[in-house]
Amino acid sequence: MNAKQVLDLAMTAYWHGDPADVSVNAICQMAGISKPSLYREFGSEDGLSRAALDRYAEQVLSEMFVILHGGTGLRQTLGALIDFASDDPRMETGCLFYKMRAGKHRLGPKTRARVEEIDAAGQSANAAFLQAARDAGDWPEGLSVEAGAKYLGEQIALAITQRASGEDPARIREMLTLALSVFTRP
Amino acid sequence: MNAKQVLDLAMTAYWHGDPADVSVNAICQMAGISKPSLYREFGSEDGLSRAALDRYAEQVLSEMFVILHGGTGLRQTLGALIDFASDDPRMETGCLFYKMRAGKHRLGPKTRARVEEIDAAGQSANAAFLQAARDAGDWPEGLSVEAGAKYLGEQIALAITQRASGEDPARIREMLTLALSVFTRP
DNA sequence: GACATAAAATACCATATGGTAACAAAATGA
DNA sequence: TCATTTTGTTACCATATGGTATTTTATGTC
Repeated sequence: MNAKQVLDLAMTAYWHGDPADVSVNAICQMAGISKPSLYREFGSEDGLSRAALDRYAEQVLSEMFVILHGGTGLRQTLGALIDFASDDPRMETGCLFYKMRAGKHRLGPKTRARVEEIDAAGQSANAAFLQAARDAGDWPEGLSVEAGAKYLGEQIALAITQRASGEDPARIREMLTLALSVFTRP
Repeated sequence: MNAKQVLDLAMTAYWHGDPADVSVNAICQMAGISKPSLYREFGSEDGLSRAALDRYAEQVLSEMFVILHGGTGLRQTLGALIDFASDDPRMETGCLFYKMRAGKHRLGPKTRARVEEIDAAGQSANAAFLQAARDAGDWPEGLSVEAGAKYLGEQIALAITQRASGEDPARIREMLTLALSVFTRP
């Protein structure tokens, strides 16, 4: 089993379960490699989890950025985000990034730094998206773009986190649609 | 230090930090008692955390139920909930119940059962409150009471969880107000 | 004071964690 | 072919966890 396979396995393990509950030992066992092998490849648990997060970001998180940068208008982009969060099968077990962010204090310094970077990037992407909508005149009164960006991000995080806890996707969609309806008020 | 003092200390420790990161050893050390003493009083870690949650429920969570059962109308009750979640100093370090619910899988069976009981009770209280508003004619079209109840609960949980992560209360209030504005649409 | 009894503390157990030193095997260079 | 470097494994370390058997300390009773 080569390094990338191990990384994929670790990413999936962190992603499917709770990152804090997946030990280095367990990953070695699953991968069928020894601990020193893993440590020579990734340096530390922090290094491994950071690498797993990086891989996750470029492999699945990127899709969310694509949606946001699509530039297909407020309603359409919000709809795509709702679809992704509520029904994309990849989000069935939640999102590794949100899981790590929720348990930030348990992460090593490198992984935590990456989480914060991604968080900031997500917020910027949200803000850019909403700013474009505002520039197009499609915006409710009395709401700052920054607050809206954070709100949008948190609502999506909430929806995906609920997916991980087995909530009914239809119900999640209903709630997320309700939450995001504030952007498209008549 | 008597049993109730120990329980208060444990509750506060669980509440202030992350329940999963507070060990039995740490509680004994803080309380200045020995481990067997604690085990004689509470049986197990599960027993202790359940007792702490019970105490928390009757001591602070009850306040939320009081607000919900106030019967002071939709807007006013929502305002009180927003005040409580955004600005009550007791919620500055988050809510023990929400913290435990977020890490449900780490809890012992008794504590987990209590968490689920409280969760169900909260949802019922939300539903009863919203049903009353609906009966009073104050209700947006096309939204079921059940979905609204769950939505309301999740939004408050989100707001209080953000308090725990040090978010600016004014920003939290802004977002929670935005989220709950769906109930009072013109 | 002597003795039985309840309470508390010390010291321990099994287990799991992240991490590493010592060592064997295989590939790689000359 | 031999030396060297890389790769991997076994076996271990220090630490922390939840939980307990055993011993000490206090307490009440005769």
